[in-house]
Amino acid sequence: MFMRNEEVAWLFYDLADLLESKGEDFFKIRAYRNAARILSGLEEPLEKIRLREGWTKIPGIGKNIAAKIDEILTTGRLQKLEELLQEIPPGMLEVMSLPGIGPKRAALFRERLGITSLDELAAAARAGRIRGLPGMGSKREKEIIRSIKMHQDRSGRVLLATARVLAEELKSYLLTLPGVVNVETGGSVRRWRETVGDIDLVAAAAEPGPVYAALERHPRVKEVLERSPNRLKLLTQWGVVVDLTVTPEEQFALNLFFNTGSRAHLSRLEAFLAEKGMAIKAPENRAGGVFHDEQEIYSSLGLPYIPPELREDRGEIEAAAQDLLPRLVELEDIKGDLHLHTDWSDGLSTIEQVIKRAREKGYEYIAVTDHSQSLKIAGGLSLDKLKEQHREIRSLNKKIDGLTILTGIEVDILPGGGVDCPEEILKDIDLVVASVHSAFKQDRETMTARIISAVENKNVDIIGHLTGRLLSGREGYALDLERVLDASASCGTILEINSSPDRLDLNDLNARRAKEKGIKMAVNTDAHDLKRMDEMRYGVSVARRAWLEPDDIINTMPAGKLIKFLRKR
DNA sequence: GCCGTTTTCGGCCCGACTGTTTTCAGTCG
Repeated sequence: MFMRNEEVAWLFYDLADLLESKGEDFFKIRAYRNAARILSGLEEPLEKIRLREGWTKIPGIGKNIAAKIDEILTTGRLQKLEELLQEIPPGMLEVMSLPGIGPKRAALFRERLGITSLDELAAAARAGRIRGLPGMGSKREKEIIRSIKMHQDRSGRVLLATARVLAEELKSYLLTLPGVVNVETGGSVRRWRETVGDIDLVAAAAEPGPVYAALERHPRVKEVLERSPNRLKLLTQWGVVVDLTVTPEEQFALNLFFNTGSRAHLSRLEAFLAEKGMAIKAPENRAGGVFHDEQEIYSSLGLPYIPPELREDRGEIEAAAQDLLPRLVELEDIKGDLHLHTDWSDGLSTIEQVIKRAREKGYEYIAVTDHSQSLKIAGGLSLDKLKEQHREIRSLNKKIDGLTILTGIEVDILPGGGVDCPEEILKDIDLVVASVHSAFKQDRETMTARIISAVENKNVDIIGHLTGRLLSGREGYALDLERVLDASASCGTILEINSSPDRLDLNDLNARRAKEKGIKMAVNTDAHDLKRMDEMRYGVSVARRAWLEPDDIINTMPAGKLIKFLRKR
Protein backbone atom coordinates (compact mmCIF):
# COMPACT_ATOMS: atom_id res chain seq x y z
CA MET A 1 0.00 0.00 0.00
CA PHE A 2 1.09 3.55 -0.67
CA MET A 3 2.67 5.05 2.41
CA ARG A 4 2.98 8.74 3.03
CA ASN A 5 6.40 10.03 4.04
CA GLU A 6 5.05 11.02 7.45
CA GLU A 7 3.83 7.49 8.05
CA VAL A 8 7.31 6.10 7.43
CA ALA A 9 8.70 8.78 9.72
CA TRP A 10 6.22 7.81 12.46
CA LEU A 11 7.65 4.29 12.48
CA PHE A 12 11.13 5.64 13.10
CA TYR A 13 9.88 7.94 15.85
CA ASP A 14 8.20 4.93 17.47
CA LEU A 15 11.37 2.92 17.11
CA ALA A 16 13.35 5.69 18.79
CA ASP A 17 10.85 5.90 21.66
CA LEU A 18 10.95 2.16 22.24
CA LEU A 19 14.74 2.04 22.17
CA GLU A 20 14.79 4.94 24.58
CA SER A 21 12.58 3.08 27.02
CA LYS A 22 15.11 0.27 26.88
CA GLY A 23 17.90 2.64 27.80
CA GLU A 24 19.64 2.23 24.45
CA ASP A 25 22.54 4.37 23.32
CA PHE A 26 21.56 8.04 23.13
CA PHE A 27 23.30 8.66 19.82
CA LYS A 28 21.61 5.75 18.12
CA ILE A 29 18.22 7.02 19.23
CA ARG A 30 19.06 10.48 18.07
CA ALA A 31 20.07 9.10 14.67
CA TYR A 32 16.62 7.50 14.27
CA ARG A 33 14.82 10.65 15.33
CA ASN A 34 16.98 12.71 13.04
CA ALA A 35 16.20 10.38 10.14
CA ALA A 36 12.48 10.57 10.93
CA ARG A 37 12.62 14.33 10.85
CA ILE A 38 14.46 14.30 7.53
CA LEU A 39 11.99 11.86 5.98
CA SER A 40 8.93 13.82 7.00
CA GLY A 41 10.57 16.94 5.62
CA LEU A 42 11.08 15.41 2.16
CA GLU A 43 8.51 16.68 -0.29
CA GLU A 44 8.89 14.01 -2.92
CA PRO A 45 7.24 10.66 -2.16
CA LEU A 46 9.84 8.26 -0.75
CA GLU A 47 8.91 5.60 -3.30
CA LYS A 48 9.92 7.94 -6.09
CA ILE A 49 13.25 8.79 -4.48
CA ARG A 50 13.94 5.12 -3.94
CA LEU A 51 13.38 4.26 -7.59
CA ARG A 52 15.50 7.12 -8.83
CA GLU A 53 18.56 7.26 -6.64
CA GLY A 54 18.02 5.63 -3.29
CA TRP A 55 19.07 7.11 0.00
CA THR A 56 22.82 7.42 -0.31
CA LYS A 57 22.67 11.11 -1.16
CA ILE A 58 20.69 12.08 1.91
CA PRO A 59 22.92 13.02 4.83
CA GLY A 60 21.69 11.43 8.04
CA ILE A 61 20.47 8.28 6.28
CA GLY A 62 23.16 5.60 6.38
CA LYS A 63 23.22 1.96 5.37
CA ASN A 64 21.17 0.69 8.27
CA ILE A 65 18.35 3.20 8.09
CA ALA A 66 18.33 3.00 4.29
CA ALA A 67 17.69 -0.75 4.53
CA LYS A 68 14.88 -0.12 7.01
CA ILE A 69 13.22 2.43 4.74
CA ASP A 70 13.35 -0.09 1.90
CA GLU A 71 11.86 -2.72 4.17
CA ILE A 72 8.99 -0.41 5.15
CA LEU A 73 8.27 0.61 1.57
CA THR A 74 8.26 -3.01 0.37
CA THR A 75 6.44 -4.74 3.20
CA GLY A 76 4.63 -1.88 4.92
CA ARG A 77 6.20 -3.06 8.17
CA LEU A 78 9.36 -2.82 10.21
CA GLN A 79 10.50 -6.09 11.76
CA LYS A 80 12.66 -4.52 14.44
CA LEU A 81 9.81 -2.31 15.60
CA GLU A 82 7.47 -5.27 15.86
CA GLU A 83 10.00 -7.22 17.89
CA LEU A 84 10.31 -4.34 20.31
CA LEU A 85 6.54 -4.08 20.58
CA GLN A 86 6.47 -7.72 21.66
CA GLU A 87 8.94 -6.88 24.38
CA ILE A 88 7.60 -3.55 25.58
CA PRO A 89 3.89 -3.03 26.25
CA PRO A 90 2.61 -0.19 24.06
CA GLY A 91 1.13 1.47 27.14
CA MET A 92 4.68 2.23 28.22
CA LEU A 93 5.02 4.70 25.36
CA GLU A 94 1.96 6.54 26.59
CA VAL A 95 3.40 6.64 30.08
CA MET A 96 6.59 8.11 28.67
CA SER A 97 4.63 10.67 26.72
CA LEU A 98 3.51 12.37 29.93
CA PRO A 99 5.38 15.58 30.63
CA GLY A 100 8.12 15.00 33.17
CA ILE A 101 8.11 11.26 32.63
CA GLY A 102 10.93 9.84 30.58
CA PRO A 103 12.36 6.37 30.08
CA LYS A 104 13.93 6.16 33.52
CA ARG A 105 10.84 6.99 35.47
CA ALA A 106 8.65 4.83 33.25
CA ALA A 107 11.03 1.95 33.89
CA LEU A 108 10.94 2.67 37.60
CA PHE A 109 7.13 2.48 37.64
CA ARG A 110 7.23 -0.77 35.75
CA GLU A 111 9.92 -2.43 37.83
CA ARG A 112 8.66 -1.39 41.24
CA LEU A 113 4.90 -1.33 40.74
CA GLY A 114 4.35 -3.40 37.62
CA ILE A 115 2.82 -0.42 35.80
CA THR A 116 2.59 -0.76 32.03
CA SER A 117 -0.25 1.57 31.11
CA LEU A 118 -1.68 4.99 31.84
CA ASP A 119 -4.69 3.51 33.63
CA GLU A 120 -2.45 1.55 35.98
CA LEU A 121 -0.30 4.60 36.58
CA ALA A 122 -3.34 6.76 37.34
CA ALA A 123 -4.64 4.19 39.81
CA ALA A 124 -1.27 3.95 41.55
CA ALA A 125 -0.97 7.72 41.75
CA ARG A 126 -4.46 8.09 43.20
CA ALA A 127 -3.69 5.38 45.74
CA GLY A 128 -0.65 7.38 46.84
CA ARG A 129 1.77 4.68 45.78
CA ILE A 130 3.90 6.88 43.54
CA ARG A 131 5.24 9.08 46.29
CA GLY A 132 6.88 6.12 47.94
CA LEU A 133 9.29 5.64 45.04
CA PRO A 134 12.78 7.13 45.02
CA GLY A 135 12.80 10.65 43.63
CA MET A 136 9.00 10.84 43.71
CA GLY A 137 6.99 13.06 46.00
CA SER A 138 3.53 14.45 46.34
CA LYS A 139 4.09 17.11 43.67
CA ARG A 140 5.00 14.59 41.00
CA GLU A 141 2.12 12.40 42.05
CA LYS A 142 -0.35 15.25 41.62
CA GLU A 143 1.23 16.25 38.33
CA ILE A 144 0.84 12.70 37.03
CA ILE A 145 -2.84 12.56 37.91
CA ARG A 146 -3.39 15.92 36.24
CA SER A 147 -1.55 15.11 33.03
CA ILE A 148 -3.26 11.74 32.67
CA LYS A 149 -6.59 13.47 32.92
CA MET A 150 -5.52 15.92 30.25
CA HIS A 151 -4.38 13.02 28.09
CA GLN A 152 -7.77 11.36 28.44
CA ASP A 153 -9.63 14.56 27.58
CA ARG A 154 -7.61 14.74 24.42
CA SER A 155 -7.85 11.12 23.41
CA GLY A 156 -9.75 10.44 20.24
CA ARG A 157 -8.98 13.91 18.93
CA VAL A 158 -6.32 14.61 16.35
CA LEU A 159 -4.61 17.72 15.11
CA LEU A 160 -6.53 19.55 12.42
CA ALA A 161 -3.62 19.15 10.01
CA THR A 162 -3.63 15.37 10.38
CA ALA A 163 -7.37 15.23 9.82
CA ARG A 164 -7.16 17.44 6.76
CA VAL A 165 -4.55 15.24 5.10
CA LEU A 166 -6.75 12.21 5.59
CA ALA A 167 -9.91 14.08 4.59
CA GLU A 168 -8.29 15.22 1.35
CA GLU A 169 -7.21 11.69 0.54
CA LEU A 170 -10.69 10.28 1.09
CA LYS A 171 -12.32 13.15 -0.73
CA SER A 172 -10.24 12.65 -3.87
CA TYR A 173 -10.93 8.93 -3.70
CA LEU A 174 -14.69 9.48 -3.50
CA LEU A 175 -14.55 11.90 -6.41
CA THR A 176 -13.12 9.17 -8.63
CA LEU A 177 -16.16 6.97 -8.06
CA PRO A 178 -18.75 6.78 -10.83
CA GLY A 179 -21.87 8.79 -10.06
CA VAL A 180 -20.24 10.99 -7.43
CA VAL A 181 -20.65 14.60 -8.51
CA ASN A 182 -19.45 16.47 -5.42
CA VAL A 183 -17.68 15.84 -2.12
CA GLU A 184 -16.94 18.26 0.69
CA THR A 185 -15.60 17.96 4.18
CA GLY A 186 -17.96 19.41 6.75
CA GLY A 187 -17.93 19.52 10.53
CA SER A 188 -15.11 20.91 12.62
CA VAL A 189 -12.58 20.25 9.86
CA ARG A 190 -14.40 22.72 7.64
CA ARG A 191 -14.63 25.19 10.50
CA TRP A 192 -10.85 24.76 11.01
CA ARG A 193 -11.05 23.89 14.67
CA GLU A 194 -7.57 23.27 16.08
CA THR A 195 -8.26 19.63 16.90
CA VAL A 196 -11.06 17.43 15.63
CA GLY A 197 -12.82 14.35 16.92
CA ASP A 198 -13.96 13.06 13.55
CA ILE A 199 -14.02 13.80 9.85
CA ASP A 200 -17.44 14.51 8.32
CA LEU A 201 -17.74 13.93 4.60
CA VAL A 202 -20.75 14.85 2.51
CA ALA A 203 -21.01 13.43 -0.99
CA ALA A 204 -23.52 14.06 -3.73
CA ALA A 205 -24.57 11.05 -5.79
CA ALA A 206 -27.82 9.71 -7.17
CA GLU A 207 -27.20 6.25 -5.74
CA PRO A 208 -25.69 6.20 -2.25
CA GLY A 209 -25.27 2.42 -1.88
CA PRO A 210 -22.22 1.92 -4.09
CA VAL A 211 -20.52 5.01 -2.62
CA TYR A 212 -20.81 3.71 0.94
CA ALA A 213 -19.61 0.31 -0.18
CA ALA A 214 -16.62 1.79 -1.96
CA LEU A 215 -15.49 3.81 1.05
CA GLU A 216 -15.65 0.73 3.24
CA ARG A 217 -13.06 -0.84 0.96
CA HIS A 218 -10.61 2.07 1.19
CA PRO A 219 -7.19 0.87 2.42
CA ARG A 220 -7.13 3.43 5.25
CA VAL A 221 -10.27 1.94 6.80
CA LYS A 222 -9.70 -0.24 9.82
CA GLU A 223 -13.20 -0.95 11.00
CA VAL A 224 -16.84 -0.19 10.14
CA LEU A 225 -18.46 1.30 13.22
CA GLU A 226 -21.95 1.96 11.92
CA ARG A 227 -23.81 1.30 8.70
CA SER A 228 -27.25 2.73 7.98
CA PRO A 229 -29.11 3.73 4.78
CA ASN A 230 -28.01 7.35 5.03
CA ARG A 231 -24.78 7.22 6.97
CA LEU A 232 -21.53 5.31 7.26
CA LYS A 233 -19.21 5.57 10.23
CA LEU A 234 -15.69 4.19 10.02
CA LEU A 235 -12.56 3.97 12.10
CA THR A 236 -9.41 4.64 10.09
CA GLN A 237 -5.91 3.35 10.65
CA TRP A 238 -4.82 6.72 11.94
CA GLY A 239 -7.37 6.38 14.74
CA VAL A 240 -9.64 9.06 13.29
CA VAL A 241 -13.36 8.38 12.91
CA VAL A 242 -14.87 9.22 9.53
CA ASP A 243 -18.56 9.91 8.95
CA LEU A 244 -19.92 9.84 5.42
CA THR A 245 -23.34 11.05 4.29
CA VAL A 246 -24.38 10.61 0.68
CA THR A 247 -27.13 12.85 -0.54
CA PRO A 248 -28.88 13.66 -3.82
CA GLU A 249 -27.18 16.51 -5.64
CA GLU A 250 -30.04 18.95 -5.09
CA GLN A 251 -29.78 18.52 -1.32
CA PHE A 252 -26.00 18.71 -1.16
CA ALA A 253 -25.67 22.36 -0.14
CA LEU A 254 -28.27 22.12 2.61
CA ASN A 255 -26.76 18.89 3.89
CA LEU A 256 -23.30 20.38 3.95
CA PHE A 257 -24.66 23.41 5.78
CA PHE A 258 -26.22 21.31 8.54
CA ASN A 259 -23.24 19.03 8.65
CA THR A 260 -20.82 21.93 9.08
CA GLY A 261 -22.51 23.20 12.23
CA SER A 262 -21.49 24.06 14.74
CA ARG A 263 -24.42 22.90 16.78
CA ALA A 264 -24.26 26.16 18.72
CA HIS A 265 -24.32 28.18 15.51
CA LEU A 266 -27.32 26.27 14.17
CA SER A 267 -29.38 26.55 17.30
CA ARG A 268 -28.64 30.25 17.66
CA LEU A 269 -29.66 30.65 14.05
CA GLU A 270 -32.89 28.81 14.75
CA ALA A 271 -33.67 31.03 17.72
CA PHE A 272 -32.86 34.10 15.68
CA LEU A 273 -35.19 32.97 12.89
CA ALA A 274 -37.96 31.95 15.26
CA GLU A 275 -38.14 35.54 16.41
CA LYS A 276 -38.88 36.51 12.86
CA GLY A 277 -41.32 33.65 12.37
CA MET A 278 -38.99 31.79 10.04
CA ALA A 279 -37.31 28.41 10.18
CA ILE A 280 -34.54 26.48 8.44
CA LYS A 281 -35.80 23.31 6.90
CA ALA A 282 -33.88 20.13 7.43
CA PRO A 283 -32.93 18.58 4.08
CA GLU A 284 -35.25 15.60 4.32
CA ASN A 285 -38.27 17.83 4.97
CA ARG A 286 -37.58 20.29 2.28
CA ALA A 287 -39.93 20.23 -0.65
CA GLY A 288 -39.59 22.27 -3.79
CA GLY A 289 -36.86 24.88 -4.20
CA VAL A 290 -33.23 23.92 -4.30
CA PHE A 291 -30.24 25.64 -2.77
CA HIS A 292 -27.25 25.60 -5.05
CA ASP A 293 -24.84 26.72 -2.38
CA GLU A 294 -24.66 28.03 1.17
CA GLN A 295 -24.71 31.59 -0.06
CA GLU A 296 -28.29 30.96 -1.15
CA ILE A 297 -29.17 29.37 2.16
CA TYR A 298 -28.02 32.36 4.18
CA SER A 299 -29.56 34.82 1.78
CA SER A 300 -32.89 33.00 1.96
CA LEU A 301 -32.70 33.72 5.68
CA GLY A 302 -32.00 37.35 5.03
CA LEU A 303 -28.34 37.08 6.01
CA PRO A 304 -25.02 37.51 4.24
CA TYR A 305 -22.85 34.42 3.87
CA ILE A 306 -21.14 33.44 7.12
CA PRO A 307 -17.79 31.72 6.56
CA PRO A 308 -17.45 28.32 8.31
CA GLU A 309 -14.66 29.57 10.59
CA LEU A 310 -17.12 31.97 12.22
CA ARG A 311 -19.92 29.48 12.83
CA GLU A 312 -19.33 29.03 16.53
CA ASP A 313 -22.05 31.22 18.03
CA ARG A 314 -19.62 33.90 18.98
CA GLY A 315 -21.74 36.78 17.80
CA GLU A 316 -21.55 36.01 14.07
CA ILE A 317 -25.31 35.86 13.52
CA GLU A 318 -25.96 39.17 15.24
CA ALA A 319 -23.09 40.72 13.29
CA ALA A 320 -24.36 39.25 10.04
CA ALA A 321 -27.85 40.59 10.67
CA GLN A 322 -26.40 44.10 10.95
CA ASP A 323 -24.07 43.51 8.04
CA LEU A 324 -21.11 43.91 10.36
CA LEU A 325 -19.21 40.71 9.57
CA PRO A 326 -15.47 41.30 9.31
CA ARG A 327 -13.64 41.11 5.99
CA LEU A 328 -11.67 38.09 7.14
CA VAL A 329 -7.99 37.81 6.30
CA GLU A 330 -7.17 35.27 3.58
CA LEU A 331 -4.03 33.35 2.74
CA GLU A 332 -3.58 35.56 -0.31
CA ASP A 333 -3.35 38.61 1.95
CA ILE A 334 -0.17 37.29 3.55
CA LYS A 335 2.86 38.93 1.97
CA GLY A 336 5.65 37.22 3.85
CA ASP A 337 6.72 34.93 6.68
CA LEU A 338 8.44 36.54 9.66
CA HIS A 339 9.57 33.50 11.62
CA LEU A 340 11.71 30.98 9.75
CA HIS A 341 14.62 28.71 10.65
CA THR A 342 17.46 27.55 8.42
CA ASP A 343 20.35 25.13 8.71
CA TRP A 344 22.33 27.86 10.45
CA SER A 345 20.53 26.62 13.59
CA ASP A 346 18.09 23.71 13.75
CA GLY A 347 16.36 24.13 10.40
CA LEU A 348 16.89 21.66 7.57
CA SER A 349 17.07 24.04 4.61
CA THR A 350 19.65 26.55 3.48
CA ILE A 351 18.83 30.24 3.29
CA GLU A 352 18.95 29.97 -0.51
CA GLN A 353 16.35 27.19 -0.51
CA VAL A 354 14.08 29.17 1.79
CA ILE A 355 14.43 32.20 -0.49
CA LYS A 356 13.56 30.15 -3.53
CA ARG A 357 10.47 28.78 -1.87
CA ALA A 358 9.41 32.20 -0.63
CA ARG A 359 9.58 33.51 -4.18
CA GLU A 360 7.52 30.60 -5.44
CA LYS A 361 4.92 31.53 -2.87
CA GLY A 362 4.87 35.06 -4.19
CA TYR A 363 6.04 36.56 -0.90
CA GLU A 364 7.45 40.07 -0.89
CA TYR A 365 9.64 39.46 2.14
CA ILE A 366 10.77 36.94 4.73
CA ALA A 367 12.66 37.20 7.98
CA VAL A 368 15.33 34.62 8.78
CA THR A 369 15.02 34.09 12.51
CA ASP A 370 17.34 31.36 13.71
CA HIS A 371 17.80 30.55 17.37
CA SER A 372 20.08 32.59 19.56
CA GLN A 373 23.14 31.59 21.58
CA SER A 374 21.56 30.15 24.70
CA LEU A 375 19.48 27.52 22.92
CA LYS A 376 22.45 25.20 22.53
CA ILE A 377 20.53 22.10 21.63
CA ALA A 378 18.99 23.84 18.63
CA GLY A 379 22.40 25.01 17.47
CA GLY A 380 21.69 28.57 18.58
CA LEU A 381 23.94 31.08 16.84
CA SER A 382 26.86 32.59 18.68
CA LEU A 383 27.11 36.35 18.30
CA ASP A 384 29.88 35.89 15.73
CA LYS A 385 27.86 33.40 13.73
CA LEU A 386 24.87 35.69 13.86
CA LYS A 387 26.88 38.58 12.46
CA GLU A 388 28.24 36.30 9.75
CA GLN A 389 24.73 35.17 8.81
CA HIS A 390 23.50 38.72 8.64
CA ARG A 391 26.42 39.71 6.42
CA GLU A 392 25.47 36.88 4.11
CA ILE A 393 21.82 37.92 4.10
CA ARG A 394 22.75 41.47 3.23
CA SER A 395 24.85 40.29 0.33
CA LEU A 396 22.09 37.96 -0.88
CA ASN A 397 19.69 40.87 -0.71
CA LYS A 398 21.81 42.79 -3.18
CA LYS A 399 21.79 39.90 -5.63
CA ILE A 400 18.05 39.34 -5.79
CA ASP A 401 15.08 41.50 -6.44
CA GLY A 402 11.39 41.11 -5.83
CA LEU A 403 12.03 39.67 -2.38
CA THR A 404 13.42 41.38 0.69
CA ILE A 405 15.16 39.22 3.25
CA LEU A 406 15.03 40.75 6.68
CA THR A 407 17.83 39.94 9.07
CA GLY A 408 16.30 38.40 12.13
CA ILE A 409 16.72 36.29 15.21
CA GLU A 410 14.56 34.35 17.63
CA VAL A 411 15.99 35.29 20.99
CA ASP A 412 15.28 33.41 24.18
CA ILE A 413 13.36 35.11 26.92
CA LEU A 414 15.58 34.22 29.87
CA PRO A 415 14.17 32.75 33.09
CA GLY A 416 15.05 35.87 35.02
CA GLY A 417 13.63 38.18 32.36
CA GLY A 418 15.44 39.89 29.52
CA VAL A 419 16.69 38.26 26.35
CA ASP A 420 19.92 36.50 25.51
CA CYS A 421 21.35 38.99 23.07
CA PRO A 422 22.95 42.35 23.87
CA GLU A 423 21.10 45.48 22.95
CA GLU A 424 23.81 46.91 20.68
CA ILE A 425 23.42 43.87 18.44
CA LEU A 426 19.64 43.69 18.59
CA LYS A 427 19.19 47.29 17.54
CA ASP A 428 20.77 46.59 14.14
CA ILE A 429 18.62 43.54 13.41
CA ASP A 430 15.59 44.10 11.18
CA LEU A 431 13.22 41.79 13.03
CA VAL A 432 13.51 40.31 16.50
CA VAL A 433 11.22 37.51 17.68
CA ALA A 434 11.43 36.71 21.40
CA SER A 435 10.16 33.41 22.79
CA VAL A 436 10.25 31.28 25.91
CA HIS A 437 12.11 28.00 25.49
CA SER A 438 13.06 27.11 29.05
CA ALA A 439 11.85 27.04 32.63
CA PHE A 440 8.23 26.44 31.68
CA LYS A 441 7.20 25.66 35.19
CA GLN A 442 7.78 29.02 36.76
CA ASP A 443 4.94 30.36 38.82
CA ARG A 444 2.39 32.66 37.25
CA GLU A 445 3.78 35.87 38.67
CA THR A 446 7.38 35.15 37.64
CA MET A 447 6.39 34.01 34.15
CA THR A 448 4.14 37.00 33.61
CA ALA A 449 6.85 39.44 34.67
CA ARG A 450 9.39 37.54 32.60
CA ILE A 451 7.36 37.79 29.40
CA ILE A 452 6.39 41.39 30.04
CA SER A 453 10.10 42.21 30.30
CA ALA A 454 10.42 41.04 26.69
CA VAL A 455 7.25 42.83 25.62
CA GLU A 456 8.69 46.06 27.01
CA ASN A 457 12.09 45.56 25.40
CA LYS A 458 12.12 48.15 22.64
CA ASN A 459 14.28 45.93 20.42
CA VAL A 460 11.78 43.08 20.48
CA ASP A 461 9.30 43.24 17.62
CA ILE A 462 7.31 40.03 18.02
CA ILE A 463 6.61 37.67 20.90
CA GLY A 464 6.70 34.13 19.50
CA HIS A 465 4.21 31.39 20.50
CA LEU A 466 3.11 33.34 23.53
CA THR A 467 1.48 30.72 25.75
CA GLY A 468 3.79 27.81 24.92
CA ARG A 469 0.96 25.30 24.75
CA LEU A 470 1.35 22.22 22.56
CA LEU A 471 -1.83 20.63 21.29
CA SER A 472 -0.17 17.24 21.43
CA GLY A 473 -0.07 17.54 25.18
CA ARG A 474 1.55 20.40 26.97
CA GLU A 475 -0.44 23.06 28.69
CA GLY A 476 0.62 26.64 28.28
CA TYR A 477 2.71 28.19 31.03
CA ALA A 478 1.00 29.66 34.04
CA LEU A 479 0.44 33.19 32.80
CA ASP A 480 -1.63 36.27 33.45
CA LEU A 481 -2.48 36.70 29.81
CA GLU A 482 -4.57 39.78 30.38
CA ARG A 483 -1.60 41.65 31.82
CA VAL A 484 0.66 40.53 29.00
CA LEU A 485 -1.92 41.72 26.47
CA ASP A 486 -2.20 45.08 28.21
CA ALA A 487 1.57 45.48 28.16
CA SER A 488 1.68 44.52 24.47
CA ALA A 489 -1.04 46.99 23.67
CA SER A 490 0.70 49.83 25.43
CA CYS A 491 4.15 49.04 23.98
CA GLY A 492 2.89 48.27 20.48
CA THR A 493 4.58 44.88 20.62
CA ILE A 494 3.35 42.42 18.02
CA LEU A 495 2.07 39.02 19.05
CA GLU A 496 2.58 35.98 16.92
CA ILE A 497 -0.02 33.56 15.69
CA ASN A 498 2.21 30.55 15.24
CA SER A 499 0.91 28.39 12.38
CA SER A 500 2.55 25.15 13.43
CA PRO A 501 -0.42 22.74 13.71
CA ASP A 502 0.77 21.57 17.10
CA ARG A 503 0.94 25.13 18.45
CA LEU A 504 -1.63 27.49 16.87
CA ASP A 505 -0.59 29.90 19.57
CA LEU A 506 -2.14 32.47 20.06
CA ASN A 507 -5.36 30.53 19.68
CA ASP A 508 -8.57 31.95 18.23
CA LEU A 509 -10.03 33.33 21.47
CA ASN A 510 -6.78 34.89 22.64
CA ALA A 511 -6.15 36.45 19.25
CA ARG A 512 -9.64 37.91 19.27
CA ARG A 513 -9.02 39.31 22.73
CA ALA A 514 -5.76 40.80 21.48
CA LYS A 515 -7.57 42.47 18.60
CA GLU A 516 -10.07 43.99 21.00
CA LYS A 517 -7.16 45.58 22.79
CA GLY A 518 -5.81 46.98 19.55
CA ILE A 519 -2.80 44.68 19.37
CA LYS A 520 -1.29 43.88 15.99
CA MET A 521 -0.41 40.31 15.19
CA ALA A 522 1.87 38.43 12.80
CA VAL A 523 0.93 35.08 11.31
CA ASN A 524 4.15 33.08 10.99
CA THR A 525 5.00 29.45 10.27
CA ASP A 526 8.13 29.03 12.42
CA ALA A 527 9.04 26.51 9.71
CA HIS A 528 12.14 24.37 10.10
CA ASP A 529 11.90 22.93 6.58
CA LEU A 530 10.46 23.96 3.22
CA LYS A 531 7.44 21.73 3.50
CA ARG A 532 6.33 23.38 6.67
CA MET A 533 6.41 26.81 5.08
CA ASP A 534 3.06 25.62 3.66
CA GLU A 535 1.49 25.66 7.10
CA MET A 536 0.70 29.36 6.87
CA ARG A 537 -2.91 28.47 6.07
CA TYR A 538 -3.33 27.04 9.57
CA GLY A 539 -2.26 30.27 11.18
CA VAL A 540 -4.58 32.14 8.86
CA SER A 541 -7.43 29.88 9.97
CA VAL A 542 -6.80 30.89 13.58
CA ALA A 543 -6.80 34.53 12.53
CA ARG A 544 -10.09 34.02 10.70
CA ARG A 545 -11.64 32.25 13.69
CA ALA A 546 -10.48 35.26 15.70
CA TRP A 547 -12.37 37.59 13.33
CA LEU A 548 -9.13 39.24 12.20
CA GLU A 549 -8.98 41.45 9.15
CA PRO A 550 -5.89 42.14 7.05
CA ASP A 551 -5.18 45.33 9.00
CA ASP A 552 -4.82 43.40 12.23
CA ILE A 553 -1.89 41.47 10.81
CA ILE A 554 1.43 43.14 10.03
CA ASN A 555 2.57 40.65 7.42
CA THR A 556 -0.27 41.60 5.13
CA MET A 557 1.52 44.90 4.54
CA PRO A 558 3.45 45.33 1.33
CA ALA A 559 7.23 45.27 1.77
CA GLY A 560 7.87 48.99 1.79
CA LYS A 561 5.20 49.68 4.34
CA LEU A 562 6.27 46.86 6.62
CA ILE A 563 9.91 47.97 6.61
CA LYS A 564 8.87 51.49 7.47
CA PHE A 565 6.59 50.17 10.19
CA LEU A 566 9.38 48.09 11.73
CA ARG A 567 11.80 51.00 11.63
CA LYS A 568 9.36 53.23 13.41
CA ARG A 569 8.91 50.78 16.24
C1' DG B 1 22.60 5.05 14.56
C1' DC B 2 25.86 8.40 11.22
C1' DC B 3 29.99 10.53 9.80
C1' DG B 4 34.71 11.15 8.05
C1' DT B 5 38.53 9.88 4.49
C1' DT B 6 45.28 13.20 7.66
C1' DT B 7 40.35 8.91 11.49
C1' DT B 8 36.92 2.51 9.62
C1' DC B 9 37.01 4.03 15.37
C1' DG B 10 35.91 7.62 18.15
C1' DG B 11 33.14 11.55 18.47
C1' DC B 12 28.60 13.06 18.25
C1' DC B 13 25.33 17.01 23.33
C1' DC B 14 24.52 21.04 26.48
C1' DG B 15 22.96 23.59 30.10
C1' DA B 16 19.31 24.58 33.15
C1' DC B 17 15.51 23.46 35.78
C1' DT B 18 12.61 20.57 38.96
C1' DG B 19 11.55 17.97 42.74
C1' DT B 20 13.69 15.59 45.25
C1' DT B 21 17.27 15.77 48.00
C1' DT B 22 21.19 17.43 51.39
C1' DT B 23 24.34 16.54 46.38
C1' DC B 24 21.69 14.76 42.55
C1' DA B 25 19.16 12.14 38.83
C1' DG B 26 16.00 12.75 35.32
C1' DT B 27 13.82 15.50 31.90
C1' DC B 28 13.56 18.95 28.50
C1' DG B 29 14.24 21.98 24.53
